[in-house]
Amino acid sequence: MTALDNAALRAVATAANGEQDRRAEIYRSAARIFHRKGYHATSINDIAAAVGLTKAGLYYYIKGKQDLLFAIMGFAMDQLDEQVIEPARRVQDPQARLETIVARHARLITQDSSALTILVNELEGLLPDDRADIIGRQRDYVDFIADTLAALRDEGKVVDLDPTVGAFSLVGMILWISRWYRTDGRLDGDEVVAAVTRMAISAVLSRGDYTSAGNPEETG
Amino acid sequence: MTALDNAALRAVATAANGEQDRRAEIYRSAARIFHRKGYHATSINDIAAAVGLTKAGLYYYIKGKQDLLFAIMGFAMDQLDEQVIEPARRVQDPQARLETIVARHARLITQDSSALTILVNELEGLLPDDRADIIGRQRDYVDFIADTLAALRDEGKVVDLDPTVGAFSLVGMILWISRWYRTDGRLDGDEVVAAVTRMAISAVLSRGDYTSAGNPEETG
DNA sequence: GCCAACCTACCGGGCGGTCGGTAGACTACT
DNA sequence: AGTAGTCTACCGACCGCCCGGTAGGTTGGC
Repeated sequence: MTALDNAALRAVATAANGEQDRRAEIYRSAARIFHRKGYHATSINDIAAAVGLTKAGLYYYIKGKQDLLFAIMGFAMDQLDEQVIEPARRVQDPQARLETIVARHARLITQDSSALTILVNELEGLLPDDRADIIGRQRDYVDFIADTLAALRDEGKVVDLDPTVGAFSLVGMILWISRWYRTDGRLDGDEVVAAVTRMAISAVLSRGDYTSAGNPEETG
Repeated sequence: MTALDNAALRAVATAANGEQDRRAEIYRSAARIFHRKGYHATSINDIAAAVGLTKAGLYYYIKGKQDLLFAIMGFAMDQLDEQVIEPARRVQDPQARLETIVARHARLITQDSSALTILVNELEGLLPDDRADIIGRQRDYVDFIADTLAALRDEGKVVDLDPTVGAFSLVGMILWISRWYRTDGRLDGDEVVAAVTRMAISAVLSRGDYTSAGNPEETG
């Protein structure tokens, strides 16, 4: 549960350690509550109460509700960059790179999905400039996956798959984990990560013997 | 854009046709605005203005904001039942049934994603009883897909895939379409539906020659 | 004259955010 | 040692605004 410590460390490189801890706790709590209730349904009072402050006291640490949201999403994006994209960039083989992307992204979500889920669900709560910033970084991520799929296609391992559609579909599969995965569920985090990774790879690799089993095009 | 006509038809089986049309327009507008801005960020005034009424005038047609949301989600669930689940139930072969489910659900989303997207994104805006109702129906849908995957496994077409994880992953892939598909984009709706359906089937069918290309388990 | 289909005006309340304070730890100077 | 000053870390009270919702009309077609 120390997921947001780095965010605060990055946000404030000035003051003493006590303030660091307090601010980190605020970001962490806010992420958890935004995740559970949604950004607009969460009041500043909710967050203040969760960290044992009054609303006015909370404002000593934060600039406003929207800044809080932007900081959380920026942290999530940083996490994605550092834990998923950068490690994957160092993997040359396209299939292994794709496995790295999916497995690492999925693992982040099973570990702590709050910030990463807010990142995709609360975009419209941001100011236009902030939103453009986050959307740009998200697009870079999807492009990175699409490029990897294109490389797989150039290797002949993939036929008839649009890289962009493929990238979006894999991302959808991964992000959805945060909606159904429960820490206390039947499968543990590693099992879920392995299962989803296997599905993702299987989804993009070509099967020579694939044929449709029926015609789903008939309309009702 | 007549997606919500049936909702109003079902909701009010009483009055004249003029009222029907007006109410249908309200539900349709509300769905579109909830979809674009989110439920909590949408005010009753926004909806009233969109249909050319004042707030008080709107209340002649609706009972309240939460009822509006529940009606929209109920309509989306009805759509899913009628356009996806019922047709798929009549398909015996498991692979063909899965193709039917994915293709039909994906097509609904490419045609009009408003209500179906609200259905999954705004659950916490509902009253507890309403939420339990919707969640139950959603669970039935996932179970239906999981049962189909289990049948595929019994046929030997699928190995090593947990039906529940598989069902959730496919649903995630499908629902995510509403986030990236644009009517005026590079691919048209049918192409997107075909591409996603092919990926979905490929994701769950076993490949005898599948091996991991690398080890994504190394941690950073 | 009646009723469906609206409107204007208003209500209580909660929201994000701010203001003016202040307890207490710590420092500086005598 | 005493005390005046300073700064961090808060709090109670308040602001203006907008929200969902309502009361009590008004109007136009039958």
